[in-house]
Amino acid sequence: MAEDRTGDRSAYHHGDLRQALIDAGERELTEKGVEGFTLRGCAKRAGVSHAAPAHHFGDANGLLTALAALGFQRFLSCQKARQAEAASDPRSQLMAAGLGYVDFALAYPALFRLMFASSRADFSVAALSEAADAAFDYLVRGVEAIRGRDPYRDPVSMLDVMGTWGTVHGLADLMLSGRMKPLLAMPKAAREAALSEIIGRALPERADDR
Amino acid sequence: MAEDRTGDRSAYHHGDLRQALIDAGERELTEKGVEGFTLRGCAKRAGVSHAAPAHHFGDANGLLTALAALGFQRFLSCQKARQAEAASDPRSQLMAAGLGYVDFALAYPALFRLMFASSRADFSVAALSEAADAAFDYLVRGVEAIRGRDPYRDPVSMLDVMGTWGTVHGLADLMLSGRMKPLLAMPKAAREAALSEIIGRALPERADDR
DNA sequence: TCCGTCGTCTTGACATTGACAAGATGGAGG
DNA sequence: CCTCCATCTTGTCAATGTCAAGACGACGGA
Repeated sequence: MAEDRTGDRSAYHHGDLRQALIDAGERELTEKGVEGFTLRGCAKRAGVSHAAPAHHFGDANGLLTALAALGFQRFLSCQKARQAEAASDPRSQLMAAGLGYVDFALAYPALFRLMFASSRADFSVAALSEAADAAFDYLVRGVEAIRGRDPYRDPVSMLDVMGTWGTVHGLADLMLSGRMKPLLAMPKAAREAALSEIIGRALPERADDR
Repeated sequence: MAEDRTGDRSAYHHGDLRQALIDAGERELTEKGVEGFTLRGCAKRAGVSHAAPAHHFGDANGLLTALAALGFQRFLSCQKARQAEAASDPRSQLMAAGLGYVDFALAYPALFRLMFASSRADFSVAALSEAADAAFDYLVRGVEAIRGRDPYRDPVSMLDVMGTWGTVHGLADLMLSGRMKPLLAMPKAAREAALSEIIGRALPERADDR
């Protein structure tokens, strides 16, 4: 193992080809989308031979799986970034997470598609399943903070999780597809207000007072 | 033009290769998904040479575009099938359409992905854009029936359209992905009740009484 | 009835891609 | 200094999408 060294090691023994391929892979993904993604394109971007990626990721889906795992981490960051600017009450926090969810989808559409609508990322790989589970858990805890009950133990609260997730995910997915033109055409402030209004209907209220 | 004739015309001049390729394409799509779809595979299923499809659909995306258009028609059929079994009041009808939306996604997952999460279907083709617009229109009219206002002219009602669509779409998409395990694990009746509960929160109420 | 036209379908070819095998390179540890 | 072996390269093959050229045969006109 060559440890992490950033300098270009010229020619053989790149130094940190794994990370370089992930960076190249994300550019490839951003520019060509999941469906236009090629392993050889990534290798070219990283300046290595076409077969080099195999030694680090096995096959093309292996690299995509690593990218999806990275995506889930960034996904959570987007949610937390919104929450940092929001009021601290549980409901405002969950609402902010929802807006962050949409932020992520619009900022990284190809990554979003890879994570939620592709069969190429392999969720049986621990790094990915754990990242995805962490994102789900974060939502569950957000609902728990409002409901006061652990959704894993309280089926009614788990339905709130499903409802919140479904609503936010659907809005994000359709906006990313260019559908939802009325929403996309709005200026930012109005769009956020509209999203908040819609998401708010899906969020649970305080305790059991629904 | 050979008109429509169903008998096998043996060898050259298939008779209705276009339709045969659409049927073959749907099988290919069902078995391999959008990402595993190959034009040559479709040709083989239809019993013609690998280049035959080009004369009817141009390229691979052309066939996928035709399949997506067909998908949107079936999509509407699924919604109407549910509505035929539901109460006739506008709210029950829109709710039923939502359940039909989910039915479609679960029954034809590859088609759903092609229609909503792929860049391979070309929405600039009239046959597809019209089919997609018809499906959107159907939703708009469903909301209109509840609100009493034309969402195309009333922005507030259009937000109801977005909310309803987003919620139903998100639930369908996530269930199709195998996420939403708590929902998927439920027996059918309970699942439908849960879906109805969630969708109900997104649907508009009678007139302006929100 | 015969023949030419044109849409339909086939064969053949080529570039691209994913994947595999075998070999070259050079850092690390003995 | 020398060997090991992970890393990376080159070479190759099958599969695929697409294009070009030609074979086929239904149709309409003479």
